[in-house]
Amino acid sequence: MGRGRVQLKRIENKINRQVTFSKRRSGLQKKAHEISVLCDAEVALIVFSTKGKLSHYSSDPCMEKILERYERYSYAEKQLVAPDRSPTENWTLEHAKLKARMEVLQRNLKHYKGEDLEGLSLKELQNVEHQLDNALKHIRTRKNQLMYESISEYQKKDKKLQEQNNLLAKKIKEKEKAMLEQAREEKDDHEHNDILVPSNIGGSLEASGGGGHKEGTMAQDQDQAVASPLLPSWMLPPISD
Amino acid sequence: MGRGRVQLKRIENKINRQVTFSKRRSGLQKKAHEISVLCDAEVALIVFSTKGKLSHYSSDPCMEKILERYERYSYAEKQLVAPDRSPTENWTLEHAKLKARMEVLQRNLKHYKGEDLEGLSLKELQNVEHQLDNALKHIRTRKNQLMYESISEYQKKDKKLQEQNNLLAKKIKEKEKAMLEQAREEKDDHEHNDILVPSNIGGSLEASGGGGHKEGTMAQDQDQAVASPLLPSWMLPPISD
DNA sequence: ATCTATTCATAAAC
DNA sequence: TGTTTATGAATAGAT
Repeated sequence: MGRGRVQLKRIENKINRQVTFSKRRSGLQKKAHEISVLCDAEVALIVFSTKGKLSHYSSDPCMEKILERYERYSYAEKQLVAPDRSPTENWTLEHAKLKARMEVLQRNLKHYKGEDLEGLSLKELQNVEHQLDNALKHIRTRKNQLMYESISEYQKKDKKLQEQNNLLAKKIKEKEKAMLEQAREEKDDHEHNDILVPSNIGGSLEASGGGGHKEGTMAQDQDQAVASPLLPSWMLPPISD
Repeated sequence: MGRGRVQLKRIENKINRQVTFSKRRSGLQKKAHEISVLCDAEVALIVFSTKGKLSHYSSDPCMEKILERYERYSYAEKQLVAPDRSPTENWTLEHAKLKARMEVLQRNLKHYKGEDLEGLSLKELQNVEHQLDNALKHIRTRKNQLMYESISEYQKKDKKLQEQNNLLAKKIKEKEKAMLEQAREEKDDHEHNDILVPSNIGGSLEASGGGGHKEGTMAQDQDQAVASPLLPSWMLPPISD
């Protein structure tokens, strides 16, 4: 399907192989699902990619159920002649299954131990490696503790700045209060002074000049102050060059 | 495919269902085989017909091998799920599986710690080593990314708080100035009453307004200019993988 | 099982 | 990974 006939042969181009795998895998799962619904069948599909990534489909909510059913069948097929019809037969069967299972698991265990690896394919080795990766994640957590500490420093800094803000806000309120009081006093003082002088005429000159300069300076100072503790020391670039 | 669209619904006609099952089953197996060859994947397909007849396909000569691999994976994914599933019958089996897998996990853990590597061949050790390195690199990168994001957020927050501080400080200054002016005005007014209107009243207003505005704009520009390169380029996380 | 008319899946290209 | 398109495949229904 698609443009041109397809050779039944491993796709050498890695990208193409990956893309094809992805598409076909979903197609396969779709068809597996379809047959399970249309024909009322029980289907289990397990696919490992080249890289060892697992994907699976199961017509049943529990894949294990189907696998166990399969185990029973395949075991029954192999033991076609098992005419021992005793009360213990069930138990014996179960026991045999158990034993076989244990053997398989033990073999796997050996593989994980690094023994008997001669029979393992590259893919299986990769599988083991993959599990190791998982375990590694936890250890890395410790390594990153330093970074967390840094973050916590930032949190502290935030708190401080927050408090500073609060303080400044408080000061403003006080100033306002003071101003109001002063104004009222002055007013009281000159109650009979019939004119109200707009409060900003005289002051505007000084305010614009001096204020402007001061603001500029402050902004600069603060910027500098901020720049230095931006990063914890361990994050600073090497001096070099 | 075929004449007419197919509803994804159980085929009620028994004959048709059987025929379709047969056709689709072979199609499914064909596709399973194709993906295993084309994409170098490992595939296991198990199908039970309505009547319970088993058919299976496996890309590997040994289906059990794939199933075991699957068990390992699904176990690793589920990480110690509740063990008691079926009654006494399967209990022993489950117990054994659980035990074996526990051992597997412990073994993996040891490998991850660098212990129990004696049984591995040089090739296998190199393999494991390579995977460890790779995993570490990738994960560190990812985690670093998160941390960088967090840090950069804190920096932004810092910036905002700083700006707020600046603003508040500015306001305080203005209040002070205004208070001074008001005080002086009132005093002047009082002293010489209607005399001496400074010649620049009209202009000073405009000047103060314009100047004030300009300063505000500048401060903003500066803040923005600073804010954008929150992180120096060398700190940016790698574009990942 | 075989034969078509159709619908589907999908390789290639973006 | 998602979308589009051109084409080969799969297959439903009939024989």
